[in-house]
Amino acid sequence: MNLSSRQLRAFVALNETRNFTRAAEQCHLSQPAFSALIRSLEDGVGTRLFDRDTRKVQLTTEGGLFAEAAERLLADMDHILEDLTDHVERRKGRVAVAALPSLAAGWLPDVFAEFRAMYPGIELSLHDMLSDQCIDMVRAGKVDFAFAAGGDNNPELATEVVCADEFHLVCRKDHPLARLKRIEPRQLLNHPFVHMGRSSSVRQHLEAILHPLQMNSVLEVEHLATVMGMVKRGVGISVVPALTLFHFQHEDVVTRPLHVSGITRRILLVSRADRSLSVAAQALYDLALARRPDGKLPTAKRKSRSARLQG
Amino acid sequence: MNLSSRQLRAFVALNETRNFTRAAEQCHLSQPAFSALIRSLEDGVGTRLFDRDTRKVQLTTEGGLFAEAAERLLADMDHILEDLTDHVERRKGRVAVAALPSLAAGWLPDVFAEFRAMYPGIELSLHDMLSDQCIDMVRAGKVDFAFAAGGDNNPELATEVVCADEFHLVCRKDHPLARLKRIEPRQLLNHPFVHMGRSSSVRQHLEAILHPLQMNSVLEVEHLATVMGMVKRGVGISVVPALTLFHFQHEDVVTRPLHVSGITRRILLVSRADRSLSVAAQALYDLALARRPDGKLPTAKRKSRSARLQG
DNA sequence: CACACTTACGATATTCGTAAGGATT
DNA sequence: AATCCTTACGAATATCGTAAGTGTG
Repeated sequence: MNLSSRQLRAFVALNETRNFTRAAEQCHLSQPAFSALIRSLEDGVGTRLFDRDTRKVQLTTEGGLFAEAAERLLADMDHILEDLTDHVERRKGRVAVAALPSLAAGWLPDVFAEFRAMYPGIELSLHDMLSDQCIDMVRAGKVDFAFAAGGDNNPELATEVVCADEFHLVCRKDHPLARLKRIEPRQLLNHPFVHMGRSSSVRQHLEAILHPLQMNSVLEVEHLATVMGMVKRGVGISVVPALTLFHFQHEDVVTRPLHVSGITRRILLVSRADRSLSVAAQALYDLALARRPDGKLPTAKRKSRSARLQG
Repeated sequence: MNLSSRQLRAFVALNETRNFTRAAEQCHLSQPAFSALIRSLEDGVGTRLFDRDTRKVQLTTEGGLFAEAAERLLADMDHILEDLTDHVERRKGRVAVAALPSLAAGWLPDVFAEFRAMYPGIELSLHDMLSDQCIDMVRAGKVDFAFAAGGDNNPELATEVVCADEFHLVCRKDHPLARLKRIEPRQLLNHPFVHMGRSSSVRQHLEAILHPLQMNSVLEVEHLATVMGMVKRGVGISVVPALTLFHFQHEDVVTRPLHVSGITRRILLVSRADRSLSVAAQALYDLALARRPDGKLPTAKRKSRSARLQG
């Protein structure tokens, strides 16, 4: 048989009021329609649940059995629906993301802060790690999506370009290159250079630009903060993406756009192609896109997660 | 919102099979109708519960939340409906009745035995007590109905005549009255007489017959078995209703119909007028009527419980 | 005769199955 | 080409509210 929550609600209302007219109002139904609803329930279970005449409405023996159970059932149902609605309306939930360390430290805090203010009930989890690890987290389902610098050539993954992160020279303000407004890669030759480790996405993108050139490498470090320390002290110069420039805000250090034709580090939102994002994750995803850094053109997309969700 | 058990069943079926076509069969629906049912559920809760394309069907994050709850809810619902159905189909239940001691010992055992054989899952409870106490038990709701010898003048109660219980003389076979086939009340005069206590319904009905006569009372006892003992030993004679004659089956004792115009002890089924009987109680009620002793005419009814239940 | 539940009935909504459509392998 | 979900659509069914009916105090 079919048992609907409307029937349960009608039953409970009638059991509380013991009056068809008032119970009908409570259910936003005309009294005859309510009467029919109770009758349909009784037909469904195969027995009268209420004894009724014009003067009195009361449970039958079988109605009494049903009453306890029905109230529990209805409370359960309401609880479940309420919990689900809380998720749908973003009062509850959990989003796990992975992000490149530079994004995690520089741009994401703004996004996360705004997100937390909008949806204080949603738990956030951030894994700051290198791009390849970020993508592995997505593929393994450990995170809902990732901010990475690649992954757009894997059919398992859906990607969307967040921004094009262009490269900048960083050096001391008294360095000869600091006088130039715009700088070309070959001008970096012979100046002592501080590199990031080869596993970092910054370094990997730099190779595409600087590989043909004979660099004067003096040091290779793991963290951008260390690069900053070295540059500030005049150990060397370096080249970093725009989104990491917040590390280099200091009076002794200047930054200059690097004039490179077409080669940029593209920041991507990477998620699994085979499953939709949770409501909470989608909200963070959309907010991140809405607050994308002003890194120029979004260029060509593969599968837009936002577009897909419209379907 | 409205949430039906059909939607829950569809959800669970789809989650188990992960295939619309097979889940639709399982729900006895065409596949498009099943699809619409899932969609109506998703519309109701306000979010997609399954990610699906032509190749794969799997839960969304929100669907996963719903799945655990839905299975519990459905199991609960099935359990409740099954329990109720067990009662409706008389596999479970409980009936409490009150009955006059004479009926409880003589006729009811047959009815109860047959009832237990038909409905072994239904618990029975029998209170053997005097007629007025039986009726009080009905009014107090302590029993479902009673077999009594009165109560047909109370508007709270619905009564139905089971049988007319006619009076018989009991005496030793060597008693002078034993030779007669039929006996009139005045012939009892002067023979030593063993009475039941004044609170018994047998005695109360006898008063109506014998009050004008000067009886030769030698003894007043509480129980019919004691009356039997006294009669068998020749202490006296007595007059008892037909339904109690099983007490007097002995080679030394004879029973003779008493010729009384119109005065009988009517045995009534007494129940509350304001509420229906439980399915189980109704079954016993109906069986009792079907197996009524052959005590002549059912005479005039007030409210027939059987008739009322048709409504 | 006033109150409260039921029945009657026409209008509106839902739900169904068949058939066609679209996407994926 | 085969599989599988969705859309389209006319038919059957269910549900609604208004209005009339019934029974009780």
